[in-house]
Amino acid sequence: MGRNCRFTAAVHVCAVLAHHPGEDLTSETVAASLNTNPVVVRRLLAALGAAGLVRSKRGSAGGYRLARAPGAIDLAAIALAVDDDDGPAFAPNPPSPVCIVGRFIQPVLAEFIERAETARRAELARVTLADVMEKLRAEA
Amino acid sequence: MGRNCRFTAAVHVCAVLAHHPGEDLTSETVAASLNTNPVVVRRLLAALGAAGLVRSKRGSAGGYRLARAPGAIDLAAIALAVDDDDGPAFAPNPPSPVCIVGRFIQPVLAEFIERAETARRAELARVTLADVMEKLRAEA
DNA sequence: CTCCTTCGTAACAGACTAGGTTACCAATTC
DNA sequence: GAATTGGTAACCTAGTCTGTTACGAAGGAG
Repeated sequence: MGRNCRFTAAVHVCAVLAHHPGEDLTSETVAASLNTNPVVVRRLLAALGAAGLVRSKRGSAGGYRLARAPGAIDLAAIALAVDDDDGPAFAPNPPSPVCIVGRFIQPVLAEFIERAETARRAELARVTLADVMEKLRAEA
Repeated sequence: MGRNCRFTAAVHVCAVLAHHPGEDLTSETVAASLNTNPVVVRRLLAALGAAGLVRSKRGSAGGYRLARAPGAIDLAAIALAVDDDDGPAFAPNPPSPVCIVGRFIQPVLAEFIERAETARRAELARVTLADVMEKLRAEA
């Protein structure tokens, strides 16, 4: 499965919550829209909660709701909450330090990759959950 | 392993070839710098060759060399050659079409994600293999 | 106060991915 | 023709992720 898998699922979860403002939705309700298991949704919501994007309430009549207005939640925040960003990934084996290439390729590449990832995040930050909801309603 | 793994390895391979201009390097030589198996390197080089970035020669005294000057190879081309880009990845299970969110979230998100990936690729396209080699030599 | 609902999380099974390895054929040079 | 090297298939292994079950913690309903 691709790397955006958790991210797209997390946005889906947030969109479901945004579609029912002021209500507490159970993980089972959200899981029905995702067509998956409630525990999978709870795992996503735990990450979103740790990032301060959603609030949860336990017990009877409990559930999840957005912690902020949809216009104050951008896609970069969701991606940051869900995709544990460990920086650029290199091969499991460290390169041979004998050659100049092997010795310095990783930090050099890491800088260029980080620059590209920053550009990607900036583009995601331009889109809020409210924008997503607007596009969703335009499609329907 | 992260998604950039094949990409970083491919850039490493190209950098090794660029460090020995006019020579044909065997997969075993390149693999020594990567500290991995020759077959893994050959798989990477096969993808790079299909994209027209490297040329191979079989038989005795055969090997690989860059097909263009390092200044004419940018990181976006390497990423495109190696990372089979299947577009945004969604959850294995299709969302429930009962709700508006589940029915239209995927195409809406795909557009926003594609915009972000385009920004990332554009940043990678600004860096050529010659830039990488220059930075490498500056570090040494 | 007790029970029921729901979140929070650990633990485990299954599918899938990717790297590593071996093996063998094709092509090229000497 | 023999040796070398790329090209590629087949398989093994390790790691990751989803899905599932299970159980404890928290909070409301009666």
